[in-house]
Amino acid sequence: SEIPKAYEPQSVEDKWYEFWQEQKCFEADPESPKPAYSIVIPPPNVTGMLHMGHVLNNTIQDILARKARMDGKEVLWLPGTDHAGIATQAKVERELKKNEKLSRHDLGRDKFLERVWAWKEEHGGIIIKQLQKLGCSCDWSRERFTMDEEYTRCVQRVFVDLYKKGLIYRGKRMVNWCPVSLTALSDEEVIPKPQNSFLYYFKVEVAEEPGTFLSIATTRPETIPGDTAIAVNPTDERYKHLIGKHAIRPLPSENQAKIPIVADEHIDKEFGTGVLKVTPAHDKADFEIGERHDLEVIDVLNPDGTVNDFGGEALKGMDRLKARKRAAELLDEMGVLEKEEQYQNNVGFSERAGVPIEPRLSEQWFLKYPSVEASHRCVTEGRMKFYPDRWIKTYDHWMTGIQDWCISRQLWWGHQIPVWYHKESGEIHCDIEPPADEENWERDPDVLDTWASSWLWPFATMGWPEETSTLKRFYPTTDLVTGPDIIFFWVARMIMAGYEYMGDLPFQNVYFTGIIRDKKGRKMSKSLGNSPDPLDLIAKYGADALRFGTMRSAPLGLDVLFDEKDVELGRNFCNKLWNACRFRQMQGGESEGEIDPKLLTSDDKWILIRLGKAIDEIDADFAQYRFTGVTQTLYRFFWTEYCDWYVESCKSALYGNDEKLKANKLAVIDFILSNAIRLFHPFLPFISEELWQGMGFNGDLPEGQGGQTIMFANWPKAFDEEFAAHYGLDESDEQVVEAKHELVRQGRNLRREFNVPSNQKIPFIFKPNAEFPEAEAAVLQILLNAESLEVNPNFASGKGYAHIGSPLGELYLPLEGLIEDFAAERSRLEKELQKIEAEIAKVEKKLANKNFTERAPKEILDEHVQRKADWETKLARARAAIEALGD
RNA sequence: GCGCGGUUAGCUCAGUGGUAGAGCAUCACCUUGACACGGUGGAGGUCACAGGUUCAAAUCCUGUACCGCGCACCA
Repeated sequence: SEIPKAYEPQSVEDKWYEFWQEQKCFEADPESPKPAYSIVIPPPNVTGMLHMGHVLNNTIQDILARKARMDGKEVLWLPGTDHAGIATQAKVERELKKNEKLSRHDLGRDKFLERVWAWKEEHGGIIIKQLQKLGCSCDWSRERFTMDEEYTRCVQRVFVDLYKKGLIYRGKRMVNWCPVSLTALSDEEVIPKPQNSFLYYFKVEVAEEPGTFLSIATTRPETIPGDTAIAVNPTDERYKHLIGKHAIRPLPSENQAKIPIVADEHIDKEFGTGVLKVTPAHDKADFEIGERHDLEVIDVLNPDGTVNDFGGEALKGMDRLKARKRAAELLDEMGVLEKEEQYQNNVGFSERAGVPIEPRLSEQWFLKYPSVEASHRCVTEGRMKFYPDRWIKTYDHWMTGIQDWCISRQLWWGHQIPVWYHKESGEIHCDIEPPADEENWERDPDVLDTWASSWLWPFATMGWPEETSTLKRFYPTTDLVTGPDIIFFWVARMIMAGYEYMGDLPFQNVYFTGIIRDKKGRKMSKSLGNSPDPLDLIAKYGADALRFGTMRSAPLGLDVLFDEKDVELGRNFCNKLWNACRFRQMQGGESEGEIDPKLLTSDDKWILIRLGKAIDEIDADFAQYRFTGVTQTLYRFFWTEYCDWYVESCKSALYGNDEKLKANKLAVIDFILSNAIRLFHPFLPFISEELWQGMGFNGDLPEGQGGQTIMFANWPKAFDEEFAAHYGLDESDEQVVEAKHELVRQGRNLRREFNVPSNQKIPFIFKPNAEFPEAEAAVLQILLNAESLEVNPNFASGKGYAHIGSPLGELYLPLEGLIEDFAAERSRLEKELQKIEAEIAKVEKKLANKNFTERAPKEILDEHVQRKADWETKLARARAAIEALGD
């Protein structure tokens, strides 16, 4: 045979991907009469590399897209990349520093942006190529980038619109400041982490009462120079009398100002000493206290986190962490440091730079979210579906307490804010176009948060604001597949933008994937080195294997513990599929076409029924996005039911002389394979196409299904009554074959128990309960690997036979020459006897329960009665077997 | 403090009221005319714990423990 024994994905995958692209199989036609199905890709960072999270996410999308095509939908899977402001800028800055020892300021804004664009040109295509390797069937002719010219205009248009609606405003407020990236961040970009730090207790003297001291606990002594008040709870009896008086601030030592002691409800009497130092410039809560009491704001830090002049001579220029230690030392030297204790608190870290953020007062642009009500309700009221639905609660919670969004970033890479300030009057010009006398104006240097562009993704990629045919046809999109970690960053904001600008929700269903972890449950990260490179895995096992293995271990809504073993399983499965088809090819003969219902054996009927049930299960699981369920069904149906049972049962006919029967078997096999391969296609696009073409299924099939590529082949139909009637299928066929399987299993078990090697052919005798066709006997013989199978309805067992029973009849194994140790055999059978007796006792107990027999449904009752009868039959046989053993 | 998950075979996980399942790992036998990336058979679970509902609970209810996550607080 020229077909290789093992499937070699490397020689197959690229070939078909090119074929699909040449045939324009991925391109969506808005003019098509088919019903529409659409997904927009969560755009990966333009300079990113494919990781396991992408594999999971995009495999799911590809499965949905391919399934929809086979369901006869016109599919648009719209791809693209995100400019990823901070991440990309930081990457280029790092390279610049490493290679040329330059900062972005050395280059200047324009030159630096040129460098970023060059970087984007060089690296931007990598992740796209990687997605193609994975088999993603995106419409690449529509690929978008969040900083394309048209996209940029959309972003600006939205900014201007929201500004004019009064929803975007500029203000000096407390923001999260990243002292490394030197930009403001949104609340969502701040990750709280528990930190081991110190709680410093120091005392301040009350100005009006020399000798009276207040003890204060703080984790940040370096901000003492920025303290402009001391606050206590108004109901705190310990300090009530001091309210309205003043305290002497110890730092900076050259400026020990008198600061007021104020009363504020915010202070927790139980915490520390119940006295709070108020630093309005460096803490959000303190800032609010400051507003309530009209306090001065003294910022003691530079943007990069070092102490400025206000911090005093002793601390000036130091980094905030160094200054913290030094400030404590200064307090100690002054004799006012009472104690320091170990303390664990949560500190907000910059998601990107990984350093503690600094709450900082600064002038920023803010957005009051639009269309909040509609966006909130469409999810809680179920118009938009979440899978799994528990994320509704998280969404609901966030939408309820929603805060204005700080959208300006002090970066260069991004959408520069379309606002100009008049150099003389300070007047504001907010428009897509710069003002006519541009030289008299200065443009706002800030850019927008990346998410303030990607929240427009579902419609800005489809040509909005023009009413394009694409937009009309494919918006709202059908499904969104993403991680729950960006439910606020992206999903919620897209919903709001969708309602505000399209008047409708942007997608109908949201599927939230789990997070991919390593097999020890740790998050995958570069620093841990536990993140396998998907491209390596594809090279080693094939993309189909990676897809199948990943999907098989990715349950809906739970994290995925990734193990390379899963990919190995995927590869093994592809190989099984390959060899099953190879076996068919080796039988020769073109597809024999029509199945003749009259020639169907019980096994044929059984596998047809099992196929129908598998399709039913798969359809039901797809409807609920239960992909693991689908993979399990596919695995079970194909490997266990088709390969292990059906194909084996066929061998007697295929190696026999009845040409008609043989041809009919091949017709059944072809039918099953053509259906199975189609069922596999969404998961295993490459091998399924290879086999579809290789087996000749792309021509006209008897059931009238086919096509140039499997991509547009009809999705298999679950069997209906008409089908069952045509082939004469009914439940009893299934039961008979399952009884046969049970008989075979027990027969094989007998072999094993008498230590008959697997390859040794031995004779069996079968005593059927009813008429037993010769063809059935041949199947039984081959499944048992028997030398011969004597069918004898009148067989009278004497001594020297082991036997087992089944509803079909009894199977005897002559023991002559097989048994070495009769005593051991007897004791084995006696043990078996005890087991059976225990089972009978169990069933009897149940049947003796009056409540049970009166109240259980009839079917359940019958089942138990039947079970008892079965066990009793077994008992009788086991006893007879012991008899038969003789002495 | 509030909320959401999870706890089933050595491991990873299916299983939403009716005889506990799969894959991997393991043990035994087998390179038998698709496949050793394979075949056959076996061993291995008081379904975290305690109550409750029910004729019947891994499954429904209440509570507890442990693990993970999110939000709030965080001087």
